[in-house]
Amino acid sequence: MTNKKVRVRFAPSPTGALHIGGVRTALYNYLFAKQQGGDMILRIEDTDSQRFVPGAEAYIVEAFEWLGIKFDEGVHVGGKYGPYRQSERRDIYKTYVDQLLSDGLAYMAFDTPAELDVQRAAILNFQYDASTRMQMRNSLTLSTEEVAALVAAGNQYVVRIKIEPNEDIVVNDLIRGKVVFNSLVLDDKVLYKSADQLPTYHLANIVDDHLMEVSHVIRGEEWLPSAPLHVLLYRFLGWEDTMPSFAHLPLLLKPDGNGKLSKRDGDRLGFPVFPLQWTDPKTNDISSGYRENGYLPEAVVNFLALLGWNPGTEKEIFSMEELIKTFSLERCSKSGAKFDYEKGKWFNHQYIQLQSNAELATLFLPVLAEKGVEAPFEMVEQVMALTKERVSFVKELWDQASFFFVAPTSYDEKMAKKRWKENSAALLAELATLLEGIDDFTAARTEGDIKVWIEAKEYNLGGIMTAFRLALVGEGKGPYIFDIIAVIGKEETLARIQRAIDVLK
RNA sequence: GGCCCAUUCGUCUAUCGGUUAGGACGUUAGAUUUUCAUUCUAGAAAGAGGGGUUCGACUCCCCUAUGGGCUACCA
Repeated sequence: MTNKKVRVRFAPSPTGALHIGGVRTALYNYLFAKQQGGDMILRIEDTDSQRFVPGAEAYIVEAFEWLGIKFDEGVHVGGKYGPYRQSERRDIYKTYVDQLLSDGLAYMAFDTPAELDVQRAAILNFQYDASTRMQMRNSLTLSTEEVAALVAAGNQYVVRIKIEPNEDIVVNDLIRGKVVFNSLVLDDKVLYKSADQLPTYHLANIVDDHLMEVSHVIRGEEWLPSAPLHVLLYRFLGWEDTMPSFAHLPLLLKPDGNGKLSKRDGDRLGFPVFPLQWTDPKTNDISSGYRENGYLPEAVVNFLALLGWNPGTEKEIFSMEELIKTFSLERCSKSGAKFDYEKGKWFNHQYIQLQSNAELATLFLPVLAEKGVEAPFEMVEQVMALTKERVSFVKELWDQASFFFVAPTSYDEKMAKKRWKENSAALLAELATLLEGIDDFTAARTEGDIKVWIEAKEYNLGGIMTAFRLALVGEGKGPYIFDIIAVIGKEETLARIQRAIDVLK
């Protein structure tokens, strides 16, 4: 290990919305980099022109902004190692493809996809490698003249890495330790396609990581099988001494059944798998997002951080700063984690409680506006103080708080049957008279006066309060009554009592 | 099929040879409350199986099973 600066990258392919598993990978990269005082790079891997989806890149940038994951370099912020979009680095890759070719470490192959299909159908477990390459149409089997003629005639070709069999290739993984692969099981992977003059992921990835001086490659476990190929590529290019360290993260699995969490699971199981809502530009299908579902970005970050990593203590609530301080690759788990949406809800509940009343009121204002309610900000703040501990999401606040803003127009039948007695109307009328005489309408004052009154008359506290609640709320729920009337005020309180008496008799 | 990775309560996990195997989510029961919710307390709940190594294995090794990933001119 050298003492070179820590530089990590998150390198998504712009093929659609950013998957929540990708978000976690990016988060771990970020936490690691920031802890080490290093840089975080956003590189767009758009080497597959077929799968490019417009808008995906902008979505990725917006998602990280929302989550509070900041990049030091990248497609959206620039930097000294650009361009950060692989489609803009064609010439760079070509240089190294040519180098591998002239060093005899790669070769040109002219087999068409159709011809390869024929081989795959004919030979069980066909693999383009040392055992089969001499039967194929490539620069190893064709003469120099034939190759030149084919190229001159406009035939498309690919460049394949030439892997020698029977060599053990060691991948040192920071999470898993030494993993050994025999080169026999590796195939001569395509590195470059003449058709679009772009490299495949493997070559582009190694060239970019090297040129961008990436020190640590932290990525999903699905890349572990191709890690030996990458090690070989570093070696073939002469860069093995500065090869980055690898860390392969466990995958996020479906909450039910089997397999890794996929884009489709979200709406099938009723929770988002994307940070932000995403509309597919081709089909117009909408996939829900954490942001639109009412999640606080801090909660999503905290939740994701603990899915595959733990601090070794019993602390569960972590700010981004605390995560940066505490995170370590050594404490990442090795096995996949089933995605537990219920726990995610709990995290959001915790973060709602951590918000100030003013912050929550600001978040709640749009919901109020949607319902056509206008209310003074201070009042909304007071309502937040009384209701926030009851909810996990901002939008649930409406269920808990609507009666503060809108008087009940009907009364819950069950509740009325149970709580509205023969004498309720008379008692509430008496209560109204009492309240009318109180000028200082604070909870402390009204509570004191009402309790004195009830005691003096030897009334039943519960009976009166539940009927009172029915009049105020319309059903049997909500915070302390005296807090409610302090917020809605004397006039409104009296109006609601009168209305209940009129309607329920 | 081949290669690789993994395996502790339903779920996320702690344990780095000696513990009553701990915590959290969820769940169950109680308590508190004028209601509902919150909150609080308590409970149920786990080392895949089989061999070793060792005075002693959840922990180390092997085998089996199971789960997962990869096996494209996708990343």
